[in-house]
Amino acid sequence: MKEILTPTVTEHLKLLDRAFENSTRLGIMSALMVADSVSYTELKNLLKVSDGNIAGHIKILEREEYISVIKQFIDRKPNTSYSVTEKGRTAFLRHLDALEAILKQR
Amino acid sequence: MKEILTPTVTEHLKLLDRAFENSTRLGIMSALMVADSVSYTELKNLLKVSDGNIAGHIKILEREEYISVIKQFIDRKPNTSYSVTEKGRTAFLRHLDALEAILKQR
DNA sequence: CACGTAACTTTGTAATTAAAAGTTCTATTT
DNA sequence: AAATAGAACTTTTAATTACAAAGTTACGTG
Repeated sequence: MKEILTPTVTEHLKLLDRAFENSTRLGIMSALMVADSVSYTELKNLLKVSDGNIAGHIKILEREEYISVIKQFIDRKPNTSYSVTEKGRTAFLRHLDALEAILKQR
Repeated sequence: MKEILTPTVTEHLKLLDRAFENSTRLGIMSALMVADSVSYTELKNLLKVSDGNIAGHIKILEREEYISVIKQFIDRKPNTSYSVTEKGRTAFLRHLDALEAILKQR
């Protein structure tokens, strides 16, 4: 059965996913939502963060199974690229829905 | 002069305000944006967090001058209420604008 | 004056965030 | 062959943040 009551802001707040509350991770997800895959280096340059930093955020998203990795050699150089998983896409959309509901009251 | 170029997602990410990246603080601001003032106890119950926790988040928003305090007695009992300041309202709207721009690409 | 309630503060601890430096692997250059 | 370089990490170190639990202060009530 469908929902009848509009959940309150409070309820939407509980639907927020902490994995997406960090702006770097938000950036990673945003990039992966609009591109089939994005490389490690592209992400790092795009978001202007250190190696240690982006690697940490990537690891968190990987641990949640929100993104997947593809390791290959391109032009004889190592290339690590990331894609959003179905689980990640769903979770991210849910997060954005909650955010949207919260900010709609503006 | 008006902006011509739509800022990219990356640029919007930089416009996010860390003060609003925590969901409890997001909840406090959301509540204060739609009500003239909300009491300490209301906020605590609404967001279901401990005294120490909400007091800490309130302090952060106060330090940023995003919210202001009104202390009074109501029915002979102490009552502390909070309101959003102009600075807070502006900052919050800017944050939401940035968020909206980021999630528009969905 | 003991007790309750609002509103904090303090304490202690764990988690998060991030920069910097070090590591590994492979490829290229000398 | 040795040195150099780039990609992609990991480790180290440090600072900040988050949060629960317990303690504190001020005022009011019975």
